Order: sequence, then C-alpha cells, then structure tokens
Amino acid sequence: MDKRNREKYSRIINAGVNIFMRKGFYQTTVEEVAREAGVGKGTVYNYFANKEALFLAIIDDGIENLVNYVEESRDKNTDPRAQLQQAIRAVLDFFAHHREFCIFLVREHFSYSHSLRDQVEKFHQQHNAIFRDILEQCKEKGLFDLEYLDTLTAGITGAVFSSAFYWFMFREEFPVNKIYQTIEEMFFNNLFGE
Amino acid sequence: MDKRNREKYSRIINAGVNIFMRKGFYQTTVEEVAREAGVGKGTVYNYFANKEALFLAIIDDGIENLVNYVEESRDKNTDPRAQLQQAIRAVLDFFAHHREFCIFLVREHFSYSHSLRDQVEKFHQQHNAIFRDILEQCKEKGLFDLEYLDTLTAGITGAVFSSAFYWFMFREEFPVNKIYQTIEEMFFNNLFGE
Amino acid sequence: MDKRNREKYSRIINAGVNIFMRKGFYQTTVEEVAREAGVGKGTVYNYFANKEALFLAIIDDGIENLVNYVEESRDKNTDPRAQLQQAIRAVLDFFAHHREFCIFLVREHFSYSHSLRDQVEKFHQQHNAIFRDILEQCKEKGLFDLEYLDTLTAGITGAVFSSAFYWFMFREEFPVNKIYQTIEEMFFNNLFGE
Amino acid sequence: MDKRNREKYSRIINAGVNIFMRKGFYQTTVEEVAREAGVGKGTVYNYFANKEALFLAIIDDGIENLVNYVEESRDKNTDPRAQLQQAIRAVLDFFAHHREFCIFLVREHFSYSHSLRDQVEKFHQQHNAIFRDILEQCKEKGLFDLEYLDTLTAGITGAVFSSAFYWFMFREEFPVNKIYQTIEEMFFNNLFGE
DNA sequence: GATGAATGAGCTTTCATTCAT
DNA sequence: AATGAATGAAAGCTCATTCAT
Repeated sequence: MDKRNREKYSRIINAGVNIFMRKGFYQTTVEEVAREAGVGKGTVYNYFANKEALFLAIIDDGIENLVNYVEESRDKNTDPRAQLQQAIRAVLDFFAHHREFCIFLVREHFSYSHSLRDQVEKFHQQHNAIFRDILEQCKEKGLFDLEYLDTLTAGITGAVFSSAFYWFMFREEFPVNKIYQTIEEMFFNNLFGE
Repeated sequence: MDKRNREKYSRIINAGVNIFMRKGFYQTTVEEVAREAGVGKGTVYNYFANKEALFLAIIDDGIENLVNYVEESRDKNTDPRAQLQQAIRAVLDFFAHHREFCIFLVREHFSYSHSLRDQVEKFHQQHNAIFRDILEQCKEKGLFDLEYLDTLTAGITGAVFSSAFYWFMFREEFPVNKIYQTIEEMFFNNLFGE
Repeated sequence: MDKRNREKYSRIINAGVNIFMRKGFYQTTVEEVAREAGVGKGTVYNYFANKEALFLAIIDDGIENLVNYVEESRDKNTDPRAQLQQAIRAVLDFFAHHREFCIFLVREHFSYSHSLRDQVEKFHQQHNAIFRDILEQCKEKGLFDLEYLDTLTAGITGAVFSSAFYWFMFREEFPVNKIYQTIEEMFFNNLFGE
Repeated sequence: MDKRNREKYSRIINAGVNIFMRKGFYQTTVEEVAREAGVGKGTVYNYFANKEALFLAIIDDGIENLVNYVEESRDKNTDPRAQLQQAIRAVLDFFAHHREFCIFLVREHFSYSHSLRDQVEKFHQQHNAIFRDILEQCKEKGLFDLEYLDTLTAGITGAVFSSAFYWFMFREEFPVNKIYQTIEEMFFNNLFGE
C-alpha cells in the first residue's frame, strides 16, 4: 500500500471509529462512514471487503495499538507488582488519549456474537495475555495465592474498563491519576497483602 | 391482564430474553421472537407497541427482579461491610439463576444509545443506588475513605459483571462461591483494611 | 332482522359513513368503525361479510335514499324543464341534509375501481337514469336538441356535484338557493333557449 | 440531473401515472411501479423520498403541464368569452393527449385528505386561477353578472371534468369536438346571453 | 483506483379476518 | 349473538453490496 493509499485507509479507519463508537455496528451505515472519511462509498469497499471487515480492522488496529502501548511501557525486569500497577496505568493512559476508540472498545468488550465475536475474543485474549502473564509471575513469586487467575484477570479488566466507562459517559474530564488511585485503593494493597 | 394474557406476555418476554441475549437488538427479528414464544408475529404487537418496547419491557422486568432480589436479601441493620458482601453475593446468585437474562444485562450495561440508552441508564441508576447506599454507610462509619464513590461503585460493578461474564462466556459452570471468593480476595480485605 | 338488529345495523352504517367520509376506504380500519358504532369488531362481521361489503352497503343505502328523495319530489305530470329544475334542487336539498354522506358520495363518484367500481357504477346508473329520463322528455318535447344526452347528464351532474363539493370543502355554510341559482344561471336558460 | 437520470425519472413518473391511475394511491405498491418502470424497488427511492413524494411529483408534473398548456394557448388580448371557450377546449385537448394522467387527475380532484390533500388543493388553485381570471374579466366587461364566481368556476370545471370522465370511463373514443360542443350548448350561449 | 446509481433481500409494522369463548 | 385476541399476508422502506463508468 503506497503512501496515498495508506492515508486514505487511515481516514476510513478513523471515520469508522468515530461513527461506530457513537452508534454501534448496526446503526452505522457504510455511506455515513464514507462521507465522514471524505471518500466515495465504493472506495470503502476497495479497502475493506465489507462492513464487517472494516469493523474488525478497526478493532484490530486499536487493539494492536493498545497492546503495544502497554507492552512498551512494561519493564519485564522489575517487580511484577510494579508491572501490574504500570500496566493498569498504561491502559488508563491509552484510554485518555484515545477516548473514542476506548468507549467503542469497552462496549465491544461485552459485545454480541455475529462473527464479530471472534475478533472481540481475539482482543480479550491479547489483552488478557499481558495481565495473565504478570499475574502468573506474581503468583509464582508468592505475592498472592488465587486459584482462578482468569476470574481475577476478568475482574481487574472489568473494574478498570467499567471505571473508565463511567468517566467517559458521565463526566467531561478523564483524570487518570484519580481513577488509578481509586482502583489501587480498591484492590491493590489487598492483593499484595500490605 | 387476566391469567391467559399474563401467561402469553411472559412467554414473549422469555423468548425475547433468549433471542436478544444471543443476538442483540438489531440482529433479532420480531418474527423470531414470536416463533420462539409460539405465537404469531402480530400477537407480539398486541402486547408491545413495537420491537423497542419489547426490549425495554425485558430490561425493566429483569431489573426489577434483580433489584428486588438484592434488596430483599439485604439486612439494613447489619454491618455495612456485611451488607456489601451480601449484595455482591446476591447479584451473583441472581446471575446464577437467570443466566440468559444476565448475559443480556451485562451486555446492555455497556450498550449503545438510541432510546434504549435511557432504559439502560435507568438500570445503571437503580443498580448503583443500592451499592452507593451501602458504600456511603461504609464511608460514614469510617470503614474506608475514598473520594470517588461513583468510580468505586462502577469498579465493583464492573469487576462483578466482568467476572460473571467471563464464566458465562468461556465456561459451562457458574460456581458462585469460587467467583465470590475471587472477588472478595480481589478487594474486600483491602477496602476494609484488614 | 328484528328491531334490535336493525338498530345496530344502522349504527354501523352511520359510523361507516362518518369515518369513510373523512378518511376514504383504505385509510379507514374496521376497528375504528366498530369503535365509533360502539360495537365490537367481530360484530361488524356479523352484519357485513367484510369491509368492502360494508362500504357497498353504505353506498347502496345512501343512493337509495338520494334516488328516492329525488323521485318522490318529482312530479311526472309537469313540464320536464320544471322537473329538471326540481330534480337539481332536490339533489342539493338532499346534500344539505346529509352533508357527510354527500362528501363521501361525490368523492366515490370518481373513485377507483377495485370491486367498488361496480357499486359506484350502479350509483351512476341510478342517478343518471332519473336525469336521462327527464332530459329525454325534454328532447322529445323539442325543448333542446343535443346529440349526446349522456355527456349532458354527466356535465350537469358534474356541475352540481362540483359546486356542492366546493362549498363543502371551503365554506362552512351550504346555501342551497345561491348554489342553485348559480347553476341555473350557468346553463338553464341556455338549454331551454330563452 | 443528467440525461441518464432524467430518463429514469421520467420512466418512473410515467409508470406511476399508469398504476396510480388504475388503482389509486393505496392499492398501488411501489414495487409494482418499479416493475412497470423497469427499475428496482430501491431505485424509486433514489428518485423520490417515499411513495407519497412520488405521488405528489406526479401531480405536480402533470398540473404544470396542464396549466402551461392552457396558459400557452390563451390569447390575453382577445375577448374573454373567446378566452373561456379556448381554455375549455385546451383542457379537453390536453385530456385527449394525456388520457391516463387525466383520469388520475379527475379522480384526485375529488380525493381524500392525508397530506396529498395539500397537493390536490394546489392543483385546484392553479387550475381555478386561470378560469377565475377569465371569468373575472367577463364579469368586469359586463358579459354576465354572477355573484359566486367560485361556485361558477367549480361548476364549469365539474362539468368539463365530469363529461371527460364519462367518455374516458364508458367509451373508447374521446371526441374533443363533440364533447366541447355539448359543453358549449350546455351553458355557453346562456352565460353570455344570446 | 474512485465513484455512486442501482439493486433486492430482509426488516418492521399494520390490519382484515377468523374463531374460541 | 357479541366479542376481541390471535394471526400472517402484504407493504413501505433501508442499506450492504455490486459494477459500469
């Protein structure tokens, strides 16, 4: 894909995030996305096989960014507890800078099947993998002893996403520090038995 | 509404939960709900003004049940900490006995606008009201000191919903005790500073 | 049909005139007619085979009244010119006293086929028969000499109906004398070559 | 609208006249119009917002043609009596060349409300305006003295339309001259007091 | 490669009619 | 005889997708 194409591809992705985020998959029309991207309806189909492929590409794209962002900010040589703290902070940071995509993401996190399901699950897995990895390290190091790491991962993700969602929905601001502080107070010290 | 009608009304509601739960609002056709309920397509419209009204009635109905269930199992004369534990347990209990509605509920909890939004928000408020009430008592009694009770409420709800969602999605069973235990270990002792 | 039935039959007919007149055939629902008549929807079907039969019965009923009214006020022993004047006046008189049915009638006079067509045509024929009869007498007596009596009849009917329609639609009052006067001035003296 | 579009637009309008004329508004399905026009159902909606808009466009289109035709054949410098004669003849001429639209028009002239009403009324006004203008000139010049010009206009229109309708409905031919002659004999000499 | 006119499957909703009560 | 809940055929309309330009 040459530069010209890449730019148009991005414009469509961004327009998609925008509209999908506001209206969800079924309420969004391809025409609307095309209009927002400033391209013709047919052009969208030159870049994406169909509406669903566009949707999936948006999730893929965003997830890749999120996972990369979290991974990059992770220092594997450090204390796993600090790694977990850092990972949560990174997620909130990312959310703060990609507000629209993240509302979209939180929603789709609990979204419906159709074949979208697979993609959402792929996100679950990639996202959870990081946290599982950290939590396993914690467990190995005896920092805590929980049977169901998956439930814990889901719980942490749910707490983080849900808090973020709350601020996105009902507040104008998104104060990363305060949100993080609440989450930390909510379960951090506990997990690691202060 | 006489007995005959009430029975048919329930059949439609239940069919609706079933299908909406599996497919979401837009992928569900009224015809399918009618077929599942064993009634004619037109009959659905004798009981509900339109597809949306059916959807809203389902949420309404389910929320009422959930909130009642949690309220009824709550003993206001007891320690707020115990109340919170009991409330979370009640939610998980309810989930265990209304699996399909709850998947539906968790999903719509993060759902999209259209006028459905209002109904979902109504749920948010009713659900949160209980937890806010308990958490405020905790705060008043000095059990902990968190600035953002709303964030905390959202976080707890998110953790509970997300854990439940995980089990619903990826497991056959729904072991209330184990799930509860994980949640407790996740932040309970912490909140109340053991 | 006993008295009880006859009364209900009339109530339905009258309700039908009312609603059909305001909304036309396709925009009127049987339920609405039943409600207006103060009977159940099923009852309408005890008196009329279906919606169309009700419609036809209304036309039949009204036409019979109109034709009878005109016939009764006709004195066959008198001058055909006076008979024509009298007939037109009778039509306007009837219109004045059955405003709603007449708006309905004028409209259906030019209405669409479906099988209603036959009924409308039946009206055409009965209505025209009177005027044809009078006009033929005029012709026989040499009062005028027009080739196309049918066109003439249609023209007179059209002029009368259209004038009436105009007053019904755009005015509150229905001044029979003034309307008649205009019609007379429009072609009466001419026809009879004053 | 380029040539390609204009041609399709016309095909739809013509198909619409055809079907609406035979069946009326409510008995006509958009699909049928589309089929008759040789286009897809959706295409109709690319050219007209909805069924009603198509209907209105058809009336608009036809009225414009009729009014233009009558206006163009009118010589304002001539005797108003001759103008009236000419106008009536023009209407009949137009009818002769646009049989289907005119049946449609005559019917809708007496049609039912819904928002179509406004459009029909617009036609009334435009059509009547021409005749009113002529009749006023006649009155000013003392050619006759009738109080209710509106009733007269309605009467003339009714007579013309009704005569035409009669021939359209019950005869194969449409002999403009004979019809005109009957109308003239019906009231022309009379109006202008021979 | 970019476009948007054309398309028809598929949806929601209405309502005449039936029939068990 | 009177009723109105139940029904499903049928219609208007949308929109993902195709394809000729």
